[in-house]
Amino acid sequence: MLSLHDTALGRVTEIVTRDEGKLAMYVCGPTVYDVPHLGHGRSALVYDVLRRWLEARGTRVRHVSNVTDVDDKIIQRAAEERRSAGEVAEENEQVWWDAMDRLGVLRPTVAPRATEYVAQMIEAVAKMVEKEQAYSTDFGVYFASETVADYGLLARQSLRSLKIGARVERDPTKRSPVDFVLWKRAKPGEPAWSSPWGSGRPGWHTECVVMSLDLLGDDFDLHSGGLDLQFPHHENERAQAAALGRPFARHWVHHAFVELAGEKMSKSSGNYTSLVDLLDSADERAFRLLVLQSHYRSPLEVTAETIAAAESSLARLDAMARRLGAGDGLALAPVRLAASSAEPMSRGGVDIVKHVERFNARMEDDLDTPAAISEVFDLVRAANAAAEAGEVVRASSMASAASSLLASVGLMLKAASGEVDAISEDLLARREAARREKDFALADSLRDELLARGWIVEDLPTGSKLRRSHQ
RNA sequence: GGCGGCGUGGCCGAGUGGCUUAGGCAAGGGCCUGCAAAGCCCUGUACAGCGGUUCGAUUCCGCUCGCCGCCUCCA
Repeated sequence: MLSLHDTALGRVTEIVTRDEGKLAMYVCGPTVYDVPHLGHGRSALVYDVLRRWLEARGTRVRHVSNVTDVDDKIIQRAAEERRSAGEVAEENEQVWWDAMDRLGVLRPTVAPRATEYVAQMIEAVAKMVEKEQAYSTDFGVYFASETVADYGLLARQSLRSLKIGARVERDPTKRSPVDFVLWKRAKPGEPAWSSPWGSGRPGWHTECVVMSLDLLGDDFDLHSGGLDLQFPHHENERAQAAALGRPFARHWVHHAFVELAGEKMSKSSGNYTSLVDLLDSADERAFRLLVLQSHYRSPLEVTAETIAAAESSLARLDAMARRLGAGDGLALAPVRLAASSAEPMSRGGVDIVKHVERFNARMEDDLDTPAAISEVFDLVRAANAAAEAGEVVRASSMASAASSLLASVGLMLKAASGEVDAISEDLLARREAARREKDFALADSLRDELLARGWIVEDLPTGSKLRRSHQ
C-alpha cells in the first residue's frame, strides 16, 4: 500500500484511491515561454518514477499534465521577439516534449492546453460570479477568497495570517489582498477571447481546476507539483473547486526544488541550468539516477560533480548488465514475482526476494527512492560476488532482478556496448592474437590504439570485449 | 512582518531512542590480471553548537548559530 506526504494533512498518509487499482493523477505542467531548466526536469522525473513504478506493479495510472500556453510571460516574450504569443508557445512546447522524450519521461495520458479550455473556463468563472464568490472590476474578474471557509489549508496558514502576511499589492481594485484574478481584460494586441466581462484571457489558476476535473473527474486521487505551487496556485484551485461545488483532489503532493549553490533554481532569478544543456552534455540517465538518489521532498543540488558521480555509478550498473547479460530487455519479471510470492525465484531465490520486497517497501513509504536504490546496489554487489564465485546462474538471476527494479523506475541499463566498427574489431582480434603469443608490447599498443578510437578493452574469462569510453 | 523547512563522515544522500558505523561517488590497502579494465574483500566510527528529558540520543524537547523556501510569476 502506497503512502505519500499529503500537504493538506501535513503528514505521510496512506493513499486510498477513488477506484481500486487505479490512480488518477494531475501534475501541473510547464508554462511554455522558454526552455525548461533542471527543476522542471526533476519535477517530470519524480512523477514519472511514481507512475512507472505503480504501473510496474499493476496499478493503472491516468496521468494528466497541462501545458499553459497563454500567460503574461508568453505575451511578454512574444513582444520582445516581435512575433505572436502563439508562435512562442508552440515552439517552446515542442522543446519541452523533445526534452521529456530525451529524459525518458513517459508522455502524459492526456496533455491539455489552456487555450483548448477557454470556453469551459468562462463557464466556470460565470458560475462563480453567479454564486457571488467572484466579482468584476475594471481590471477583470476576481475570486473572493474569503468566501471559502478553509482557505489557507494548503498554505497551512489561517486566512487572517495570510492577509497580514501579504506583502505585495498590485491591483487596488481587489477587495482583499488574498483575492486572485480569474479573468484578465485584454490590452490591445494581446491574445483575447470574448466573454461576459469583455475581451480577455483566463487567469492562470483556473485552467488546472477546469482541466483536471474534466479529464479526471470529481474526487480524483492526486494533485501534484513543485513546492512553489503549494501556495497560492493550488490553494486557489481548491478554492475554485469548492465554489463550483466539485469534490477536488483527494491528496496533494509537493516536491522540493533543484538548487544551484544552495538557492532555488528559477528562471526569474537567472539562477538555472537549461535541461537541454544537461541532456547535451551528460548521460540523461545520470540525472534520473541523481533524482532517484535523493528524496523528492529534499532539495537537490545538481553540479558537474554530482552528475559525474552519477555517471560513475551508472557505469558500474552497466558493467554488471554487460557482464551478466541483464539488459533492458529483461523487463519486469522479478518485480511481478514480489507481488506473488508463490512463484519460484529460480536459483538465487531468497536473497532476491528479500531485496525486491525491501525495494518495494521503501518505495511504498513515501517514495523513499534513495533507500530503494540502495537495495538495488546491494543486489548488484551480490550479483558480482556470485559471478566471482563462479555461480553464473545465480549471478545472472540477481543481475536481472536489479535491472528490472531499475527499469520499474525508468532507469534502463545498457548491456550492449554499442556498434563496433570493422577497424576496431580487427584491432581487437590482433590484440588477442598478440596476447596469445605473449607479445604484450604489441598487445598494449593495440589497446592504446583502441582507446584512441574511444574503446576501453575488458578482458573477461569469456574473451575480450570493448566498451565505449566517455567523451 | 506572517508561515514553513533544513544543517549527517572528502562529496552526494537515507535512516533510527540503545545491531545497520544504509547506499553511491571519491580515497587508501589487499585479491584477481602479463599489465590494465571490470569485479570482489577490507579500511574511515559522521550526525551544526549548547542545555534538558532518559538507564541511554544523531534520532525527543528547548535555546543559539548558520542556510533555504512560500507569502509576487515560478516545477
